[in-house]
Amino acid sequence: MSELLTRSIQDYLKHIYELTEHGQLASTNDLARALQVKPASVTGMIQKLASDKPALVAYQKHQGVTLTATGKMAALEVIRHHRLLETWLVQTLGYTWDEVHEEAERLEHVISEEFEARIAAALGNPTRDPHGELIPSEDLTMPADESTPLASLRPNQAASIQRVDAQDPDLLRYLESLGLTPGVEIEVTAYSEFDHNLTVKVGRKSNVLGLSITSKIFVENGK
Amino acid sequence: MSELLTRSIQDYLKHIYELTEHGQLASTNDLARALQVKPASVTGMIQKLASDKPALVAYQKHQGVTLTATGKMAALEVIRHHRLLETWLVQTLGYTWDEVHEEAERLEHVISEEFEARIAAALGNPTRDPHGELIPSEDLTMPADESTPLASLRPNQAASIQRVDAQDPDLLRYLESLGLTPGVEIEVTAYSEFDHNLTVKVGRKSNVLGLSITSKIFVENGK
DNA sequence: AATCAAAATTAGTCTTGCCTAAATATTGTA
DNA sequence: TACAATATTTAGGCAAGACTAATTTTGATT
Repeated sequence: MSELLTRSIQDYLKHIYELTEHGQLASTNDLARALQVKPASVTGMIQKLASDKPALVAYQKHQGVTLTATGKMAALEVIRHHRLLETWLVQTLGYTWDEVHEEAERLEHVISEEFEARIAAALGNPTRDPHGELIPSEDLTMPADESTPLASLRPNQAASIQRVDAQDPDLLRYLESLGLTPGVEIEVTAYSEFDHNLTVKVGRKSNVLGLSITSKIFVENGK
Repeated sequence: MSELLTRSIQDYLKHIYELTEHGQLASTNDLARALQVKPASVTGMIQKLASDKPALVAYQKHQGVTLTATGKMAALEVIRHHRLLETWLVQTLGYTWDEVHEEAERLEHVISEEFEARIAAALGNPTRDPHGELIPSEDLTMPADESTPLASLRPNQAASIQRVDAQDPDLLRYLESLGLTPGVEIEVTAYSEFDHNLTVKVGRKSNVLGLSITSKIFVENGK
């Protein structure tokens, strides 16, 4: 019984990982929103995962959940699958970064370890996916992320884009049209303290970006 | 409701297609064996598929089932996925023909039409998979198969192997070790009418093959 | 401390797809 | 033509994972 991670369980673990990545507890409501499911369903599943042996999540009523070590490994496995698949869809089948999420979402649950190993090798064991997200290593360790949100930069600070934390195809296409993709060098030239808009220079063009965008772009090596 | 073909339904349709490919009716028992499920479960599913609107199977109690036009399209779609996937696993990820079945079996249910189109294009729209099985065309037509079982050949008849109707990895590796793979030219040099063994020459080697093997190898262009 | 809204949980249902056991139908053979 | 063997169907259940409605807990505010 302890060895069967259903698709549904894998999805729960993946989203709990993402919601607790920085030490928080994941709330029932947040999980319900992420999983597109009603809160009551989340409570039910959470309780099952907590009472599994070995437990996959640690849970106290009304307090939220986190992953156990076992649950975290399982989550990282799914995330590794997802990010390798995205990378591979882009590199070998010509998908664009706005098209890969949904496909990877379905494939991530069904590929074998053999398949994972083969695409990882074929891609040269990449460490980031097409959005710049870090790919958990083969031993299921998540590499450290040094980046900060673009939103935290202020005028005269320069940086390079590391990753874009978004899946919405429309948003991704918009960002691409502005040249805001991983690896690109940018510089902040203005900040509006009322709406938190940033003016960001990419190459010779500048754009004013709202917080809902600047909080999803992560940069590094600012100066 | 009529648009949701679950994994389980796809498997039923695929196996019904295979069991009825040459005009037969598929029996409850045969289906149960193919699907690794109890006969009672087959009856239940069959009845549901027959009463769907539009019906996916045609069914009369105690008589067995066949596919309706709708069911046949759905089955061919799954089979096209499977065979394209097998081809692509072999050609781009270095899988061998004995390793692909299981992986394709899981992937076939989750890939998008977009994905199907991309791998078909990347492979140059192949018409046969690594076992030589015909791949349904994009418009869901199964090409005509002209081949006959190797078992039907007699001494002094030569032919070329078109396809091998087997998934068992051990058997596939064995056949490969004998050089009995699609495209290979063979010649029958002896027949034993009691056990139906055939002696088959491949290149400069000969092997005696039993009916359980010769009935799974299909050849063409005998003379 | 009392109140109240938001968040979470419980209780009870539903659907899908499988199972076993028991009943019934069909078939082949004597 | 009848009976045994085989096939099929019915009946009743179970597990997963979702839902709705009702209830409880929490915690923020007075």
